[in-house]
Amino acid sequence: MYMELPEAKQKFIESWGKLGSEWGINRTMAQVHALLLLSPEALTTEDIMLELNISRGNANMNLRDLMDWGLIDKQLKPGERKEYFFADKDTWNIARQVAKERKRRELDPVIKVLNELSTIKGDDKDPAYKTFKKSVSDINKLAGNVNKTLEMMLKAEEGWFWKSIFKLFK
Amino acid sequence: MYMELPEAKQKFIESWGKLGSEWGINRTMAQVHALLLLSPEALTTEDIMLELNISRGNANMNLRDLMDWGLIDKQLKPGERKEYFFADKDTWNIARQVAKERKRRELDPVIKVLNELSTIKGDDKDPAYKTFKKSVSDINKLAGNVNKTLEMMLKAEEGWFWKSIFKLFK
DNA sequence: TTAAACTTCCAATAATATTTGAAAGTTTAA
DNA sequence: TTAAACTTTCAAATATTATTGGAAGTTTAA
Repeated sequence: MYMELPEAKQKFIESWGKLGSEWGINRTMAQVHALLLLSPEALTTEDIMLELNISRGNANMNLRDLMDWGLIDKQLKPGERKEYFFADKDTWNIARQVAKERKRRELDPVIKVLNELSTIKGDDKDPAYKTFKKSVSDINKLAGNVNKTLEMMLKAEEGWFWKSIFKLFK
Repeated sequence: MYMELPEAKQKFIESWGKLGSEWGINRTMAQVHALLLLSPEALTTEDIMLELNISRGNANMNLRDLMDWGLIDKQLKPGERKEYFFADKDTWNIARQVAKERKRRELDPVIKVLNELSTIKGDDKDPAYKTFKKSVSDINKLAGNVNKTLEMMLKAEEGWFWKSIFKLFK
């Protein structure tokens, strides 16, 4: 299969956007990220609007979100007012940042609820209660383990064990 | 904080649904799953419609999807026509099934595209080409590693190394 | 200061995803 | 067979989420 660079770029941006949306991340946000990942130099809001055919408001909003996620940064060029945006291109950092944000926004609140639900009292002879308790406690345990692992991964390069595991991925 | 079982159930179902939707899984599907996780006996479509206040069509569709995902099964009681649904309550199986489905539906197609994009030829002096190539190849590498790990996890209990890692999570 | 050059906000609009409900389809006991 | 008891389908309605574009807000060079 033969493909030119612009077509290939297009395809990458499209795929990244699709993957993002399947994982609960705004499609356009993922596309802006993809565009910046492929760009050798930092781009202005204008550039991004043009390349992706989106409005100024939309571009701005998604750039802001990407900065909140820690996936891109802005650069100021001396003598210019415009802001130039560029992406961190280290895949391991990208994975870490995404894991960090999602943990904070999604896993942490769920763990809080699960802990609350673990305290419910009831009649141990009631099957509904027994099943409830068992399911909540099992899921709580799994969530707790996932959480611990993520924390270790985020605290990063500490400890020979996880360090050596994670190195395999980079 | 004091809570009765029915309220706690409600809260669990709500949280599970929210988590699902944040991860690109239909909210109602996650809620049906939650309901079945908490239920000691298998439930009929009717039960589920009533408990979650959803239509017959919706209940049916999500039950079918959950079966496709391998998260629930149906049971036929002798002498009855109705179908009774119940969830696999082993958290490790749940995690495995979800990982399996998402890998198949999302990761595999992305890897295919990335491999295609890796073959693009261009001028090594062109910065746009160099950045494209580097980003695609880095992401390809990460995706490949994630893929390998998932495959190992799905092939399951083989090999002392991963077996011992995974046991920590169960 | 001021005004040009930008960025951000936000209400209206558009696009997407989910849900409903009734009709069509299927299965089985008699 | 038939008809009652179910399940499945799908077009229309609803709900949710994303996008636009213009107005308001900021910043900075002069």
